Amino acid sequence: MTVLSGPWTLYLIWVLSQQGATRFGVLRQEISGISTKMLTERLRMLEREGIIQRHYQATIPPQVSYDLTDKGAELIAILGDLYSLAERWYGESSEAAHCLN
Amino acid sequence: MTVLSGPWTLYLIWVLSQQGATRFGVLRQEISGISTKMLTERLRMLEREGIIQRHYQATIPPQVSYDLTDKGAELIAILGDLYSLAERWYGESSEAAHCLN
DNA sequence: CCGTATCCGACCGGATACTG
DNA sequence: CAGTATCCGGTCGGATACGG
Repeated sequence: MTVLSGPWTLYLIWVLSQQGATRFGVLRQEISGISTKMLTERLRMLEREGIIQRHYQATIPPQVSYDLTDKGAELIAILGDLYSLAERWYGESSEAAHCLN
Repeated sequence: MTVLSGPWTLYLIWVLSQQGATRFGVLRQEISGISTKMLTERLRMLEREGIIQRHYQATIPPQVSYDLTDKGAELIAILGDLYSLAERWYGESSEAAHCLN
């Protein structure tokens, strides 16, 4: 729970679960409002926790993408349950896209 | 998710789920390290969200207790899943008692 | 393109004191 | 007993600039 509680963490996982492997720059755009500092911080943390994987391509310019590990995928089921509950509680209008803090 | 992300929130819910209705002072002792300010803040927030209920007895001295609503009880199943996952990931040694931030 | 390094202001949360 | 009010220091996170 400590892991998941950080800002943007759950939304970041959610985005990756929807799109699969995604590049750094795309994530920064997709998660509108996040700073590069925060994004890298969350990505490193989730990588340490074994929830996401980093893929590095030493091309020019370099390409880096991130996706969920198997461990990360296990979370999706639970997060899905939570989102379902949220929909029942707050109505269909509630979007999954929330910054957590 | 925003609701659950605040500090102590999940642990507070967890404690209430284990013990049922619990008085303010007991919670303060049980959740060792929490300040009265933080405790009341979380309690008020969870009450607003309809996750817990406040019971006030105008005795002298007054007695106030808190317990989960039906809505709150719905969360327990999901939290239980999450704790199970955490146990598989981090081993039996991991305790449920974590402060979230 | 994908970051790291540094600075800095805002806010959060603890400690303390006080009330019905 | 169960809080509220106030102050204040530490930390978190954004902005900015820079590097491989």
